[in-house]
This record gives sequence, C-alpha cells and structure tokens, in this order.
Amino acid sequence: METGSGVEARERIINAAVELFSQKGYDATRVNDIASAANVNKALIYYYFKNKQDILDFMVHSLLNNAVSITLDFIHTHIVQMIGKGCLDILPDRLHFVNEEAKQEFIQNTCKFYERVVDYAIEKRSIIRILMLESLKNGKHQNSLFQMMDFVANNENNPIIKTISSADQDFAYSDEMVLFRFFFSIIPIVSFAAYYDDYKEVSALSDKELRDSFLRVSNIIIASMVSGSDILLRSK
Amino acid sequence: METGSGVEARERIINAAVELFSQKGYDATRVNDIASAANVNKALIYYYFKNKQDILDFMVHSLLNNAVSITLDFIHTHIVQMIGKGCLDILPDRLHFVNEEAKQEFIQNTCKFYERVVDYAIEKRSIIRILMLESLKNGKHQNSLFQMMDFVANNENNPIIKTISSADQDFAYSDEMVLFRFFFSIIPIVSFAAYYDDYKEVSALSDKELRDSFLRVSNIIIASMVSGSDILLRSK
Amino acid sequence: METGSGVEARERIINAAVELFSQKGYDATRVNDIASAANVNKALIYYYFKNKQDILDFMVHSLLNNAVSITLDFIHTHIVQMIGKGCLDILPDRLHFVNEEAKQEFIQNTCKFYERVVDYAIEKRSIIRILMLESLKNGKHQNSLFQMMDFVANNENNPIIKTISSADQDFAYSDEMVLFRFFFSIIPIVSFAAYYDDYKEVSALSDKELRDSFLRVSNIIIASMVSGSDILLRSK
Amino acid sequence: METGSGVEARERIINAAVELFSQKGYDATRVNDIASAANVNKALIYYYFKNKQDILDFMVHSLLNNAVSITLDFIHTHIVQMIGKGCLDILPDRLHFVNEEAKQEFIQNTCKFYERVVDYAIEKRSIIRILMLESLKNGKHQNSLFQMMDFVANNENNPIIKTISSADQDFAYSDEMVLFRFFFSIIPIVSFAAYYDDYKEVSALSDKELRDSFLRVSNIIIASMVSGSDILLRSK
DNA sequence: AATGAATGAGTATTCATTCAT
DNA sequence: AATGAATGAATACTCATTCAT
Repeated sequence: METGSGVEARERIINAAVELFSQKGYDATRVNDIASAANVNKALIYYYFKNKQDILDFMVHSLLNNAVSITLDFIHTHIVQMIGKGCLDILPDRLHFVNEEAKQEFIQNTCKFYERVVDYAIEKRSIIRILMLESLKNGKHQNSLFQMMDFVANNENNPIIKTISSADQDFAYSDEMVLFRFFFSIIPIVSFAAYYDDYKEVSALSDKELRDSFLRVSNIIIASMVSGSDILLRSK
Repeated sequence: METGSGVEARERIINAAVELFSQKGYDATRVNDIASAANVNKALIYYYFKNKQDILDFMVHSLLNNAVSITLDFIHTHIVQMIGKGCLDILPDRLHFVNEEAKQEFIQNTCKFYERVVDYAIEKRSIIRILMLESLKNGKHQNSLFQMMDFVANNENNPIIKTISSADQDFAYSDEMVLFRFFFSIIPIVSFAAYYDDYKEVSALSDKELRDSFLRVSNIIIASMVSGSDILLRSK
Repeated sequence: METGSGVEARERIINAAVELFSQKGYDATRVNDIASAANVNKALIYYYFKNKQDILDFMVHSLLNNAVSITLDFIHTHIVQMIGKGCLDILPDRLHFVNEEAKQEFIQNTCKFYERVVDYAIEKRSIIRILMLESLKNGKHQNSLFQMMDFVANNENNPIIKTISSADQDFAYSDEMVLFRFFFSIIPIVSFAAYYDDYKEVSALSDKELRDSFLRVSNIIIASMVSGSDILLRSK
Repeated sequence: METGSGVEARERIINAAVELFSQKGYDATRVNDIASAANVNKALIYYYFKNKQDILDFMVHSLLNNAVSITLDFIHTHIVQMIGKGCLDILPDRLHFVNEEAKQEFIQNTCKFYERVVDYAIEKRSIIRILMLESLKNGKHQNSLFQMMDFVANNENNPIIKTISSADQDFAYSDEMVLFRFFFSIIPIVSFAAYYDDYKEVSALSDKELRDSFLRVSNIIIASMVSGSDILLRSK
C-alpha cells in the first residue's frame, strides 16, 4: 500500500530519521516518532534496518563517503596537478610556491574548495549535527567525527595523504598542522553547519549573508594557513 | 549511612553526574547509574535535586558563571585599562593602537588570556562536553552554548559589551567579528576541551604538548584577528 | 524460483519446522526461522499452511497415525493370533499362558515389538520431542501425549482395545496396568527418544550401545510386566 | 503499599510464576500475566529479578537443591549405614546382602524413600513440569533435567557417589544401571509429577488412589532393580 | 507457486520519579 | 539525611499474518 508522498518507504524513513535525530539527538528520538514522521508502520523500520543504531550508521557513512569524494576530487584536480607542474613543492618546513602567482592560485583554489565544502556542509547540516552530537558520546557509538581526523592526520590509510604522497614523496603533516586543521578548519566548518540554524536565528542574518560571512572569514584562516605554513609544516 | 569517600553525598552526586553526562550524554545517562557511581541511594538524588534536569542545570550554570568571571576580569584589567590610558581605541572599522608597542602588549595580553581560558576549559572539559552535547539538541534543553554567544554578540545584556562600552562609548562588534569570534575562537576552544581526551589518544601527544600546541596555533588566530581586524570590525 | 535442494518447498518447510520445533519448542520458534531454514519465502508458508499451529498439527498427526499402525500390526499378528490359537488368555486378574513356551514366545514377541517401536521412536525423535514438549503445556494446544494414553486405556475408541476385545470378549486393563504402561513403558520410550541426543552426549555411548542398552533394560520391565501381571491385571 | 495477600511481593511473584510457567510454559507466559497474578507492578518484577529467565532459574535451583538434600539424607541414614554394618556390599557385579532380612530391609527402605520422593514431587509438580518443559528445549536454557542425571551418573561431583564411595571404596555404577535409573526411575517419577493433574483427570482416580497406585507399581521396579542388579551393576 | 513489502498487536525491559519509613 | 520498595508511562524490538503482484 503506497502511503505518504511518492518517495519510497525506505527513503522516507531515512529522511525522517535525519530530521529527528538532528533535532533531538539520537537517544531522545523515538522510533515511534520516526515511523510517524515517515508515515510508515513502525515494524517496517525494522524490516529495512537492523535497529535504531543501524539507521544512524547508514546516514553517517553516506555523509563521510561523500566528504571524502569531494576532498579527493579537489586534491586531484588542484594540488596534485600543481605539484606535478612544479608550481608547488611541499617542503619539510613550508609550502614553497614557484612564484607569487602560483601562491595566489593556490589560495584561490583552496577558497573555492572551501566554498564547495561549506555549501555541502550547509546542505547536509542535519546529518552533520547528528555526527557531531554522537561524536561527543563515548562508548556507545564510534566517534565518527574522528573518522574525519583521519583526513587531516598522517594516517597510513588516509587517502588524501596517499594521493599527495604519490605526487610528492617526502611529504608529511606536522602534529601542529594536524591540530590546526582539525580545530580551526574542520571543527569550525562542522560547527558552522551544526549550529547553522541556531546561529541564523540569533544573528538575524539571511542565508546568503551568513554563508558569505563565514567564507570571507574563512579566507583569513586560509591565508594564515598558507603564510603561517612555515610554523605548521615540519619534516617527518 | 556514611558511604564512599569523605566527600558529602551531594558533592558525590554532582561529580558522578559530570562524569557520566560527559561520557554518555544526558539522555543516555540513567539516574540509577549516577546513584551507583556516587554511591548513594537513588532516592537521595531526588532529595537534593528536583529532577534529573536539575542536576544538569546546576552544573552548566556553575561553569558559565565562572567563564564570565574570568572574561570580565581580563577585560577590566587589560582592555578597559588600555582604552582608559588611550593606548587602544576601538574605532568603527578597526582596532587602533597608539603604537606598535601597545599592539604587541595587546596581543601578548590576549594570548595570556587565552592561556587562562584554555587551562580552565581543559580543567572543566567534562562539563564543557556536556554543554556542547546538549547545545546540539533542540527543544528539550535550552541551548547553553548559545548563552556563550551572548559574550561575543552585541547583546544588551552582554556584560562584556557593557564593560567595554562604559570605557568606549561608540563601540560595536561587526557581524563578521561576532561570527569570527564564535566559530574560530569560542568553538575551537570549546571543541578542544570537549574532544581533549579523544584527541590526546588519537594524536598520542602528552598533556603538555597538546596544550602548548593548541596555544601556539591559537596565537596565529589571535594575530590574524588583530591584523585582520580592519576587515572584521565595522561600524554598526 | 526453485531454491534449496530438489525437495519440494512444502517438504522443506516441514523438515525445517520439525528440526526447529524440536530444538527450541513451538513458541520459541519463529516463522521467520522456519522460512530461512527451509529456504523459502515466509509468505509461502502461509500458502501451504493455515498458520503456525497448522504445521505442528500436521507433524504430530503423522506421527501418531504411524504409531497406531505399528501397534495394531503387532497386536494383529501376535496377540490376536495367540488368543485365537488358545495360547494366551487374558483373564480378569492375569495373563494366562497355555504353557511356558507360549509365555516365552509372548515375551520374545513383545521384545521384538519394543525393538521396532524404539527404532521408530529414535528415527522420529525430533517430532517426539515436540510432542512431549507441547504435551507439557496446557490450554493452548491439545495434549497430544495423552492421545497416546488412549492406546493404553480402556477407552472405547482405543483401536487396540477394540482389536483385542474382538478376540477376547471379557478383556479389560486394570487401572494399575494402565498406569504402569503409561509411566513405565510409554513415558520411558518417549523420553528416551526425546532425550536421545542429550543422553548420548552425556553418556558418551555410541548409537548402537545406547539403543541396545535401552532395549536390554526394557526387557527387565517387560519381564516384570508379564510376571507381575497378576498384580497389574484386574477385572473391571 | 501492601497489596494482595499478606505474603511479601517477591514471594507472590515466584508463586505466580510457578503457576503460570507450569501451565503455559516459559515462553508462552507473559511477564504481564505474572505481574497481574502476583498483584504487583510489572516493574517490581525487574526490581527483584534480573529478567524473566532469572525467575525460572531461581525456581529450578531451589527444587534441585531440595531434591539433593532428600536423596543424600536417605543415602546417609540407610545405605551408608548398611554398608557400614556389613549388611550390604556393593560388589562389582551385584548388590550383595548378608542375608534375606537385609535385602528385605533394603527394599523396604528404598520403597520408603520412593514414597518421600514421590510425595515431594507431587507437591512440587508445577515446578517439575517447568523443569521438564525447559529441559526439552536446547540452546536457550541449560538442560536442568540433566543436572539430575548427575545424581545417577558416575560423575565426580555427584555427591551421592561421593557419599557411597566414602563407605564402599570400589563402587561404580554400570552404564546400564545409570540408564535404567534415569529412564525407568527418575523419568517416571518426574513425568508422574509433571503429568499428575492431566493423568488424574483422564484416569478419574482420586489423589490417594493415584499416588498409591504409582507407588505400588514402583515397587515392582524397585524389586526388579534389586533382583536384576546382577545385570545392572558391573565393575569399573 | 512464489515473493517483497507491509502491519497490528504485542512483549520484555527500562527509567524517572515517588512513597513510607 | 537516607533508603528499600513501588509504580506509570514509555520504549526498542518482535512476530504471526496479510496483501498485492
């Protein structure tokens, strides 16, 4: 029996869960509520998902996979290419650009990447909120936020490191660079998405104003990151 | 029956609640668990607190009050004083220092303030984790993180604004300044505290290394903030 | 879609149900489990059977019908014949044999009958286990074990009584004979079958040893039954 | 608030559970029903017991402990004593009595023991029914009936064996003796208790008639056991 | 004959909270 | 101040059964 909107039941369940989890948190969301919101029978939820946690896991994995794709795409089409062309060299202690033009190009590209990431984050802010929420709880759920840390860390499985390394052998992030990127790049973006609606209400800014403000302010950080890279990058 | 350590029952309840809330989140923490961890009878918790929420509220309020005190203390002994001495003028569009020395003094003081705040945040990281956790849930609990936003916003009740204004009449934060301070200053510090233990484990840094790294990296931000203040400060 | 082995779906359902019911009991067996084990779609089970109970009923009825056949076959070819030949007379208070040879023949035949019954019971032990299991529950299901009692009781519908009566008019079991046969003949055999696998594991005997031991021990009972029949048989 | 009869709540829960489990089986009994029957709040059941299974376990353990006590008591005051006085010698291949009088005494004592056991079994028939019921299910619950087998087996932990051995060093049950005792002594008694009410209804006997019939019939078995002991006992 | 999707009515278990002492 | 017992209202999850195809 086709009920609710034209969307398939499974889809509706996920959408409802995203909405509710991001509003009340995982624990405070009742499976009953998800069923009502999705306009499906509660038992059907258990037909499609092993249990409540399984719904959350599905959502989070989808998000992370997409985030990786976007990032790798950027690295491939810009960083790797610049290294390949000899415009950029990631030295043990700093980013070295062949000339000012290359540096500006790099900053510009990075800003564009930020733009894309921030837009994606805003779009998926509900799920990001959940991810942040759950990442703050120990024991029960794996800390999914920290899976993101793998993208900034010198992890062997980090596809980003792999990609850059394949272009520039002796490359490694310093501990401080990792920390900087995590707390002053990833965390602000994630928080921006997570608190987007709250902040919008408090600040009384329009969507466009809010987004543009955040991106403009981010540019300062990006500039700091490039200029200050001599402090932040260090040899292995 | 006097059980547990010499600490009073009420104290033990709060300590246990802090620990558990910060680990599992408010919703997932059972009053039973708190009672066990505090080594008191469950009913005694209801003797000291109206209900579960009441325990949380008490903890969060304590934290916020302390945070305000520390901040106001800094403003009073440094900012207000510099304004009073004419060394600093908060113009509509930028911070104006009477000379480079004043600027350096300001940066140094701000760094020291950061140090103190970060140390306090690390100390209280359990409660901060809760605060962050709960701030991500709508509806049920007031968003306590956003009470912090009052400290960076042009809010009439903001005691910080009040204090500065009393020294410098026509002072106001630009929207962008507020956003910057919120997402690139408060949020990183709060996140740093909230994720402190997780990050420490992942990064394998010592307490000292972690703290010092964060502070060093923060300095870059502080510098950006002062230098970039021409972009960030604007008239109302 | 033809799945599983060549066996027809209906067959596979029954086999799976036998196995599962005998392992977990009727209530604890899920229709889902049966479907999985039988490698059929759950709904197909409802195509072949009215409901879950219907599967059980089918199995139990098959078993009972076979048991009756085996027993009647024995009565016909041995007891009735002996009575007919005048070798055996079932008197109000005892079995009377025309001579020692007849008695020995009777005992031997009875032992052979036991052998056949025990072998059949071992073969069908799964279903017997179910039958025993369900016979211990009131209310919901008819007590199928007690349908067996009909075979030892002076019941008018008892085909065994009917058969013997047709050969020996004034024949009747005493109450004690009925009780003896039920608790020291039927119950041990049924239990032997039901607990066969458990007992085998605990005793570490081989199939042959176990079967033979049981039959040998049964002979003692059969002998007691014939010798002690003066106590056990009594007029109505 | 004291509700229901004067009996304590915990007691009432156990009584209700015994009644219901023995009527419908463990699986088919609802915790709700137990609560209603015991006239307590459902949650109180979980205050006293970890879960549903825990109620069952408590009941079964109580029963088994009592059964052991009764048996050991008998062994101590009769068997051990007879061995000690030299009246009875458990030889490798048979029970050897110093004279006919001793044999008769032994049989008589054993009959009395049976009487006591049967009376206890009748009294506790509800729990025994559960025990039998659950012993027929694999996997989920330990087979508690088989804990009884420990009492007839050459198990090292068998307190009965221990006790007899302490009086008569080279004593051991043959496999067949074990099997005999299990299927023709324990099982009939247990079944008698389990099916007591059903049997009574079917047979239309009074309690006294039923009990006495069973005991009289048992005597035949006891006699077989003693006389036939030459087959059943064998050297280690 | 066969199946994926759907559902109503449970079912064990949990939990914040209260009460009597 | 402290506690053992008690409770109402949920809550996640299950399951036999049905339906449309």
